[in-house]
Amino acid sequence: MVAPLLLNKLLAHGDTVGRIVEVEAYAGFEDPASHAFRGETPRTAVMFGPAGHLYVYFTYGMHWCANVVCGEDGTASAVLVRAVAPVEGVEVMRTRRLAARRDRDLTNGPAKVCQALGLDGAHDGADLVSGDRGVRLLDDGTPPPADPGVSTRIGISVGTEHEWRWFVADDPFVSSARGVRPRDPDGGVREVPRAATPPGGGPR
DNA sequence: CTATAGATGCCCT
DNA sequence: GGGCATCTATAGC
Repeated sequence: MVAPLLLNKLLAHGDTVGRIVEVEAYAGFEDPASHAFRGETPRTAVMFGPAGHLYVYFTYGMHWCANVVCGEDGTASAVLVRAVAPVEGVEVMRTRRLAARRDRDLTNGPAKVCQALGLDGAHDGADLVSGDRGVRLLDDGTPPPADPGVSTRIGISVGTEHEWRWFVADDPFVSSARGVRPRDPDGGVREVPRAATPPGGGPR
């Protein structure tokens, strides 16, 4: 699985940049939760193309979500970017996400990421390496976490047995993830989606 | 903090 | 027409 390797990479669009802190893998033909499970359609065409492009889809009548296509040509594997931590352009993100009352709400969900970074259907199929539409996937040298948090995926009704969600443990921008099963309750859960707030909070 | 309901439009059967 | 890879406001603890 290459999905957890995307953790701590940067997703950049224009003046806004976010560090990827939460992802989910979707495995095409083998995965009933994937949009590509039933084969190629106009909507899913990009996923069947080469890796390194962006698959952007529209859902729930109002939200855009973005994926990094990562399979070989024809395999339709994709990684959903579920959350990023703002790195640059926070002021711009605030103007795009007026509903966000706290900064953590700017980018702690897949549709929030697209709204904050200004991504929509116009970016479906964009090349993340050449940056042909202004969207790039960058590496600033920060390695992926050695021991990322793992859980089942969020918001799906099939394929729920796979623990194909990875996140940077303890990062405040990881989504709240209600109704998600952490890894192996009895076999040693390494991380839970949320770090418990220590008594007394942080510094003062 | 948790839980719930409603918004809203496209895709595919 | 059914079902969404979601988010927000609101209510209650």
